[in-house]
Amino acid sequence: MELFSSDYLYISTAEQLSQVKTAISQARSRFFGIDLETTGLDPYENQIRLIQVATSNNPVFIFDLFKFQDLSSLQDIFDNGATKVFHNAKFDLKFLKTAGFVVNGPFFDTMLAYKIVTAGEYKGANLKELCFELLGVEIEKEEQISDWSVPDLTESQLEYASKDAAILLPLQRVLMEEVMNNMLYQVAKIEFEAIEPTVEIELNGMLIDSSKLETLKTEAETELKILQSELQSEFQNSDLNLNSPQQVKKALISKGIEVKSTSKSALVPLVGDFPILGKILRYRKEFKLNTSFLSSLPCHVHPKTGRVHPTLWQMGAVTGRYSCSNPNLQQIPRESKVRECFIVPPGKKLIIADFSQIELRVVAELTQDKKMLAAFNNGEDLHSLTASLVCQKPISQISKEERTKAKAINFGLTFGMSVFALKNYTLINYGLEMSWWQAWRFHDRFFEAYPALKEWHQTEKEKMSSECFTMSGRRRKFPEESWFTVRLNTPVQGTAADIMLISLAFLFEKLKGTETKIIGTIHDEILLEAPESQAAEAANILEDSMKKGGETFLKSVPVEVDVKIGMNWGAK
DNA sequence: ATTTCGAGCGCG
DNA sequence: AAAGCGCGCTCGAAAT
Repeated sequence: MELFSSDYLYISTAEQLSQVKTAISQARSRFFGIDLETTGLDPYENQIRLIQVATSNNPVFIFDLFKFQDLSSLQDIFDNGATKVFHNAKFDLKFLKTAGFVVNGPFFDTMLAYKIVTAGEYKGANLKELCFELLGVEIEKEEQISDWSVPDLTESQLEYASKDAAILLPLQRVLMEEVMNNMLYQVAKIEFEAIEPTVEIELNGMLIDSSKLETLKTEAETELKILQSELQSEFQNSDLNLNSPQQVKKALISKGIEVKSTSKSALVPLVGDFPILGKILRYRKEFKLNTSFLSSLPCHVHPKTGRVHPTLWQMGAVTGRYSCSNPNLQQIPRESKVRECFIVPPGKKLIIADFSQIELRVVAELTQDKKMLAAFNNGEDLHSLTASLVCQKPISQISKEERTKAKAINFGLTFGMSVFALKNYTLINYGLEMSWWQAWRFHDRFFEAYPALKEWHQTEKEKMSSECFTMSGRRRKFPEESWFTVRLNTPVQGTAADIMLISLAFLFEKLKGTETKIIGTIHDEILLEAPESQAAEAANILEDSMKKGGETFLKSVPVEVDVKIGMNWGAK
């Protein structure tokens, strides 16, 4: 196995720096491989020790930031038109931005590129594995966790640092070739241009109202204690652990309530006969609320910024969506009492915008179903329309409940949900019972009402291929040719993800130079924090960016965005 | 004692 | 009888 090596030049004096600046400005390299070594993982707590820059036909330049008083003298490194190649650019850009550097794109991220090329194949994307798989080269990572704050770095540390930057150039070449050969250029561009907004969102974070959270937590705990003791006495078992599905199942059976599982979908249909099940469900809801959200959110408040800084993972989901963690803002309960805990500082406003029914619009665009297109173009409410079509009565006579059931149908049946699943889905998500005959009838009438959807399902069912694409050309591979529902869902969810990323890039550009910050994105929603005086203008920019993002792919249906300005995330 | 796994459930 | 897609977090139980 070939061991990768590289020459490097260690720069620690002003004199060396000025010489190297000339070399960099004359580098003519279209690509700069850039890597950092830092004293830790937190840009608000830790420092950059080294900046390594690899160009073609030069040794790797290693800048030791601990040896320079004034870091601004290093800014020139980034002031050029070269494509900046990083592995996980988000990490490095967060540090560079916090340290005051302005890094101009375009960017190429080898980690994201690898994920684009391999989406659906469930492969790790760390640098060592990429080098091995794509270049047949072994790199050592032992020094990665070494102490980067020592006064004088070892030869081995510098050697390691230089290799990590140097390897980015051949890696970029191979990955770019893969991207081009598979027509993944557009999606790569979308992902790379979303890096900066992602960096900004993570650095900005959100402000939370800790005292309000504390109040809610106390309330929840009181409620929880009451429910627990009531349940334990009803089961005549003071040791019963209500969080153990195993124990709960046993306890229920001993009371003559035969259940296969203790999941919500198994319990809800029986609540009418056994009120105790309702109590169990209420206990679980309160417990989840308390442990997953009320108790854990304050733990994520950063000591330096006083805000929570969730981690966003581009392509965290195989469809192209972000995933989010620490904390996962994508799963904060919708109840306004919880969302009201996400606030803005005095003098600021929170702007909330979400795409209206974006996935259904993508479905309409994909299938070109005449009725769907007409409904969207006439500004009709699609859920009411579906209700009217499946219930066979005029929209004006549709009840609230019928509309809600139609909503479930619109989401479920477009993605290949079975009749059984539809019935269950409606129950779990909307608390509405649907009889078998009703579910069947809705299913049949739905596809009669939207013939192009029926055709779409037919085509996808017969298709024999183990990959599918979004409108940006984003590819997802899957192991079975017969993954019908994945084939339906991925282009829809994935195209909506494409649209979100494009919108964020537009938005990021338009907000440059303003005091408005992007502070969150949740699938089809974007959150901004703006000075009060600029809120209205920022809301316009946000709406425009999202519409423009949507219009990249939606040509036959209008893109609609709901925008609200308020003081917290619970604002209606 | 520590890691892994599945159940359950929050969100879009 | 039949169980839409995409995630992350928390717990208890099983596995190591």
